[in-house]
Amino acid sequence: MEREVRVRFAPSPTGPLHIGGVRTALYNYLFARKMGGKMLLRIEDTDQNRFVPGAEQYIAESLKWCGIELDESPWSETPGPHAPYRQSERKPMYMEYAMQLINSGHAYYAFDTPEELDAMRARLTAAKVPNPQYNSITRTQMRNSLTLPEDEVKQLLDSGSPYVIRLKVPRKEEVRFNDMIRGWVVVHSSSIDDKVLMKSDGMPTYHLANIVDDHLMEITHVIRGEEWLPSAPLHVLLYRYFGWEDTMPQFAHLPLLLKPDGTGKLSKRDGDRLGFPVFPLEWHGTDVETGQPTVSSGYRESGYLPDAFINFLAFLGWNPGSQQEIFSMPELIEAFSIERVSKSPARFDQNKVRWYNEHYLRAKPDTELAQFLLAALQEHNIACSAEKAVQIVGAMKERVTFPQDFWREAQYFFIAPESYDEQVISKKWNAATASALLEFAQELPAHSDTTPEGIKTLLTMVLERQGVKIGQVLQALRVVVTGVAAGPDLMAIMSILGAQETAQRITTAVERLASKISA
RNA sequence: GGUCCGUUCGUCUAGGGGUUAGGACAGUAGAUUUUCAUUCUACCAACAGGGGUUCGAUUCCCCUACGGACUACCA
Repeated sequence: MEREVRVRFAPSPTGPLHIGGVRTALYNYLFARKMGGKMLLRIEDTDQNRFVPGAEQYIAESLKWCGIELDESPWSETPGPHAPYRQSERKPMYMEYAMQLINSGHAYYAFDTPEELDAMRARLTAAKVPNPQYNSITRTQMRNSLTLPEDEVKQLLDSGSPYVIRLKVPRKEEVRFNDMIRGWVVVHSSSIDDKVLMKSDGMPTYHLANIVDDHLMEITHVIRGEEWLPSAPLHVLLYRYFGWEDTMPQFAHLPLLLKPDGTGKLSKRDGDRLGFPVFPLEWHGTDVETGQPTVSSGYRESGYLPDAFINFLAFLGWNPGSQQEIFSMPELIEAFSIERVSKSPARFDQNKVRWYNEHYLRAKPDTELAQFLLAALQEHNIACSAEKAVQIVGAMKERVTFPQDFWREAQYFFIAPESYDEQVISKKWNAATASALLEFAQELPAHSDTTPEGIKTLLTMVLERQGVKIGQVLQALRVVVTGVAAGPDLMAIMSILGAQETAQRITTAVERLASKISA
């Protein structure tokens, strides 16, 4: 019988989730939904030293913002069939499994102190050993249950001496697995070291906990970052020694996300260095060295729409094979397949995310966009009707990238200009223009038709009477009304502003600019 | 150093033994627009190098170069 597809996203709560992690979660989610399976989240918090308060909530909030839904997680209202979903809460069960390996001869106790380990590595390095590690050769010279007499081991254990449990990796054996993205990967066991399975603090390492939990949680596909590829053979060995090979999940190692500049994988530090977010949400942390509070910017706070962010992220390392660029989440699910994930790493493209954002912003109905403007206006204590806000965003939407641009670039709809674009004034302001515009302003309030067309009719009429061409005064009129040289259709602006306000602004400006008239 | 992974326009990528090597973003130019933008059109621009295999290789194989990941009682 076909097993139900079950995938997991397994972050550790050591800080904010960065976009690479979000992409991993996204691909897991798309795959699960596409296959009609389940998506679960497990918190990998086996390293108590690296625990960061707030990180777990951050992960939850990030995924929620992205629209990545979880079928099973530590935050579900109902516990879920494999609860708990935090490894720290599963602690008691790991030792049992480690013992299973000890009993079957695939693992052993090691009593070496950190100093002894360092000394061993130093010795091997000095001897120019190509690959210094705790392995089938070196373990014969270390203090472990393989070299020590049985009664001494027992005595050490009984006396509570600190110890770890290590995997006994075979000396020469080929370990292979078929990666869904990379095909067959073959590694010789001699290059794998005797990894620690249980730490001296009684917690399992990632390697043990990961395999035990994936097995218990009936995970069918492990989709994770490429940084895990080197340890995948070790995991295969673990499945084998536990006798779980027949239900071992299929692996898919995702290509890395690279820094936009230079080389290397994108790291948490790159964000502020490059002036664009690497985190989905803003993060308030502390600098590890100075202890000072730090703020890292997030896509959400920067004005990115979740749909745009997700669409962009999905295309970083995957493509549908068609020429379609715009995909909603349901469309992504429909089109997604692991086979179409590329092998090579992808670099960030800030222009592309912006483009996606502009696209998604323009696709939104004006009534929805108006909410962004209305919210900003409320912050500034400016009253505005919903209808007016809809009109304004309708006029502005073709020229903004972020929702906050509406307020930033449309302030003149609410606040009369205090200054006027210098360049336009010095070029276009003259006596003829001033008198024509003044006449226009005088007649405007009595003009009945204040639609953009109606206003244009009046303006044309006045200008004809004055013998001035429209092209000569329009830029000046725009600056006089808005203060700036760029913006949407001027007739629409004046229409939204209303006849009174427009006329007022023109008269004020004519007075203020009297001295600027060039002869 | 060792092990593993990768390499098509500036970027994200399609393609695949015979193609004018396609698209998108960015860039440039033009058209539209009373401004800026939008929109439209055009242009620019790539198979890392060397060997094989083959009638033919960007595509398959090998080597080199370059890049990256991993190499902890971190995940």
